Amino acid sequence: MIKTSNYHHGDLREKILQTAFELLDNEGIEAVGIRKIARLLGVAHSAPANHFKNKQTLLTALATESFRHLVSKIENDISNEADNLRLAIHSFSNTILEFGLKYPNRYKLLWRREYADDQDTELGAAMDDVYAQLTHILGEHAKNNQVDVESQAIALWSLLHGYVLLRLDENLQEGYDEVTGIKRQVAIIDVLIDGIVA
Amino acid sequence: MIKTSNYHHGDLREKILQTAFELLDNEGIEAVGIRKIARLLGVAHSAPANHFKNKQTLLTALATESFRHLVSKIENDISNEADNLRLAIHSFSNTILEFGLKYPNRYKLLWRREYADDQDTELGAAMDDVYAQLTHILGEHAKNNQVDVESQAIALWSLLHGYVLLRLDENLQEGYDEVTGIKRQVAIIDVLIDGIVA
DNA sequence: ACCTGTATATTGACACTGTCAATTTAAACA
DNA sequence: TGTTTAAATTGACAGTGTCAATATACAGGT
Repeated sequence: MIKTSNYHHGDLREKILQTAFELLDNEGIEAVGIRKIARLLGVAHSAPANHFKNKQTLLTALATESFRHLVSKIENDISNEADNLRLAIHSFSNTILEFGLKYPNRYKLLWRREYADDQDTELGAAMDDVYAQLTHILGEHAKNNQVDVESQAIALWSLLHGYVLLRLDENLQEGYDEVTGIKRQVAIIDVLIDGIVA
Repeated sequence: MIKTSNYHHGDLREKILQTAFELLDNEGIEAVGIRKIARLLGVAHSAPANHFKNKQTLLTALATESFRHLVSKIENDISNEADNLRLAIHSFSNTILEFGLKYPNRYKLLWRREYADDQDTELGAAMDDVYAQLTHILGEHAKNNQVDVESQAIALWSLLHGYVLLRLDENLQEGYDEVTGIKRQVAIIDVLIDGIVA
């Protein structure tokens, strides 16, 4: 089908999201701009306004979709190791690390409240799903032990989040544990697990 | 002394930094703007250009000063607990946490390379000082044990960095360990220490 | 086929932003 | 006193997000 006019573009909303993701991945959060996207799509500077009320709405859509992507990855990867605590923690951690290192700017967008609308219920629900997975994993193990699972969950979450962001902001480089020879990103999780299963 | 004219303001550079810190602390990194600062100081929109080549230069100055502030806090606080590993780790951690929670936007600025100029040597040196303190603390202890101190250092650093950022971005709230009753931010460090001293 | 309502795209304006170039002013120095 | 130099001013340019008014095209009912 040949496009005869730009009016009623048809799938402009989808094209906007696609271009926005490309800008986000290739040039960073700040590079995602309404007018720039419109220009790239050969459409008037105000055309996107029909589909996204403002910039925040657009970024919220990007964040929500990214969260859902991440949650489904976690759910898939964990399914095989659900019965072994150590393996389950490593699986969860691996999924987060892989996602963060593969999509640096999506990962940053996920957790920076200044960009997305934190009142958005869909976004909030997708965020909660990540944390729910985490407490579920740890909860299975700690039923008998007299420990607060929340502290362990927050410790692991903080460790992963911090490591990913330090890597993404290039405050830290890829590396290997000098003694065991395993990847640093795995080694630091082992340090924490020793504290959990001890 | 009464100011007779705005030409050769005298301490404009200092005033700019001061106003920039106020904007940073009260309204966030994005709120720090050349023209806005000039307007607040009652000076022409291009006056700051004589003292800071561009916005990045200004933000780099803010980051460098903040780093030095943090480093000196760490050095002061650690001096009393240098001989006990557990206490030393808690002291270091406490300093980072306190700084981050007290100056959220300064903390964010410190680690986000997209704002400050990461080629700046003064900034780089101040950053390295933080990490040097950390490895020094852990290095004292691990001399005998067959472990890679770097992995422990990065684990602790990641944990602290992640926790602070989760708190600052309001992805996490202040809380207490349900079992021990101590502050969550202390409890998660204990989880990790159990893995280190085990 | 025709009118009408609605969704969508366009144009134009407004107030911002950072950065640059040309100019003016004041102080410092010889 | 005259000249150089540092520091502030003005003006312009290309961008940005957002809003209001307008134009276009499609869908549904008559």
